[in-house]
Amino acid sequence: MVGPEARRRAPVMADVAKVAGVSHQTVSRVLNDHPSVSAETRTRVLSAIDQLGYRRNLVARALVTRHSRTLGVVSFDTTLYGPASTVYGIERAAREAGYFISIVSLRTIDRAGVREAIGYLTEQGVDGIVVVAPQRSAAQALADVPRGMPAVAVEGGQAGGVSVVSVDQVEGAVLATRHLLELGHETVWHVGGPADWLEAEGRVRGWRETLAAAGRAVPEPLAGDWSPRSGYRAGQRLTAMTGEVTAVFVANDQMALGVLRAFMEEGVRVPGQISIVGFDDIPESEFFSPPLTTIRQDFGAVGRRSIDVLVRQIEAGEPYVRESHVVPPRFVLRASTARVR
Amino acid sequence: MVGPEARRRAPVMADVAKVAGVSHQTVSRVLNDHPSVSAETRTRVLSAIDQLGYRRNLVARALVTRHSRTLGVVSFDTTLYGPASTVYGIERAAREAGYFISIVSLRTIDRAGVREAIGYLTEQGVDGIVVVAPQRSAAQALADVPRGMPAVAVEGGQAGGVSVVSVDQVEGAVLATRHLLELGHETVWHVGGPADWLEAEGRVRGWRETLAAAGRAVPEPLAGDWSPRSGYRAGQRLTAMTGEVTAVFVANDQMALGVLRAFMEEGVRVPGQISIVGFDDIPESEFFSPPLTTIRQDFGAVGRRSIDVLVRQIEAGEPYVRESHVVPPRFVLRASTARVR
DNA sequence: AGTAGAACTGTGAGCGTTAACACCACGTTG
DNA sequence: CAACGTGGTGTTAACGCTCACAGTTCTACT
Repeated sequence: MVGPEARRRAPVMADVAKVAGVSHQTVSRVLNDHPSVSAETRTRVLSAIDQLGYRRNLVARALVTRHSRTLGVVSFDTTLYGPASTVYGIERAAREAGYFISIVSLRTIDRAGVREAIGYLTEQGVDGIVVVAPQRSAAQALADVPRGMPAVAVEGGQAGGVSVVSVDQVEGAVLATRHLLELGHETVWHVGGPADWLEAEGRVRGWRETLAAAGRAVPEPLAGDWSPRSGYRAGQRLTAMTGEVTAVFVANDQMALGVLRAFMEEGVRVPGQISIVGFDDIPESEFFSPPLTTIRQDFGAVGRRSIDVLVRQIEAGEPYVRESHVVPPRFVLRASTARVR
Repeated sequence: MVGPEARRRAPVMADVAKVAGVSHQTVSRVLNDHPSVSAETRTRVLSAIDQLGYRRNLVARALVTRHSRTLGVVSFDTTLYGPASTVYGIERAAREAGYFISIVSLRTIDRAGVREAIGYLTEQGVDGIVVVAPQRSAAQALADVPRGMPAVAVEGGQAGGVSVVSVDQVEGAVLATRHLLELGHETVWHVGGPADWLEAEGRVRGWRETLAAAGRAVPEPLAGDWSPRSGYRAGQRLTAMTGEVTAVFVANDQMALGVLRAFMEEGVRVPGQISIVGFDDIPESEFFSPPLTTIRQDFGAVGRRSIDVLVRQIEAGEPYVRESHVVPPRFVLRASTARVR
């Protein structure tokens, strides 16, 4: 039917039009569900499309409509459970809203890197950008988003005048710390995340404020980098002060695992001698030894919410308002905490 | 300098050309590092670009060149450590090779879903597709990749006639099983992954063949679904047979964690009474109690290799050859295995 | 001196689609 | 019966870029 020579290029609208005996514009109308196409013409076009195996060219469409129906995502280390889950939530929500996702992952998240990523994405013609900006420097880079480009920051600060969606880190830390105090612990130690992460900062703040409000001593927090190994090292330092330490709030579950391991090696019983609360509720936490009491973050909800906000901005046109959404964390009681004797 | 009215739309090449006093074609040449542009013209154009804040429109460029420099990725549950790391590796390698990544994540991975995702990506004009196809059904869907569209399967089978990059699952299982036998265990039990996953299948095969080759009894494998919980349940069933069971090869680290937990609850000592080997080497494994002996998969290498293959296909043009790449797994000795007494 | 070639620059067409408008046939209305 | 709307369709012009080719100027060689 079609010569081997003509088969070369993928069919275009004009080819469909010829086969169906209509103009290319009518084909376009069928494809875009335009009302004024007769039923008979529509079926003729549809069968021509089918016969030719035609697929529309979204690049050409994007050029003329100035909308690519693609959203850009700038992220950092999508190997970690939190970012990975967030991006997953973003992708699902975006596709449900009829958008594609183009991802740029950064190795180091400095302002220049984020700016460059935003530049790439802009050239690529994305309709909006979501920046997963857990670090202070990344959040600042949001100021580099071109004027008129809808954008939303996830887990970021208030920087740049763009909308923000995040989990209430402070509240999570309050939940964790209060729980430990309610169990009768005199004070609570803290193993924190990297200083420049906003999440780490929020967790420190919630912990510190809760302690202060209860009139308790605020010990010097130990520094970690989210990795189990850094938690392990912090745990070793903590065991050196046994007796003194009876409760620890660890800024994420991976570090909590390291702490648990260090305690186990030193024969410190959890929760017998020391109670531990983590943060994130990764799938593994429930099966730690002992199962970890922790604070759950609903990353999926964060991803979905951010797409909600972004799509609303895109579809509203220019004069949008800045929104801030906070997803509440949830306390999850397991077996790593106990009443002090 | 520019009227408020004219500021509306982003500047295009013609605007830059006007400011620099050259033709749009010369601007294009500067942007594409074409050799024959005088140094003086180049700087004039560059400063005009700078002054206007011009960014090229890659959509228009893609329309005429027929290359979007975008690669499509079809994946499944990028929340899991393996897929997440693979996709991360893919993204990094792609960007290094000058390509963008457009991702479609599937919730359920059936042939129709993969086919639809490939369709989307094709319309979007990607230059090539990598399908992370760990399940049999996904691998089959590779047959639906349009003719002429470069594609590569990651962790998939030989289906569809496309190139494949994967970790040698069988070899990993052999390493694990052989290690346990060398420690003097009479036989090795197995907690496997979901039946339709090619990885699960490969691990079962390696385990079974090693046992058979050594002339040992091959126990009925227990079924899991990769989750810690399913490992936990398998662990409970295993404890019911203590005495009989002295060594277990678990198909991934998350399930191994569940097994460990079940054993701990029942007072089964690891590795005192039972030795355990996992698979994957997730970052947590080193800090399990006890630290888990496991098989490391280099997901990053798999991602990079797949982009290598894909980019080579794209840039070679039509008549490419099907390639198969196998990334070797690595045995990681920790403390969950011991010589049988 | 004349011509070839190199270096640089401009012109026009075209990529595949949608937007805007024009057109036609038909029925409905005053 | 003229005027008008309306459903259905075609024509033409963008969208912003690169490609192919056609100049133009200048240097170098015969």
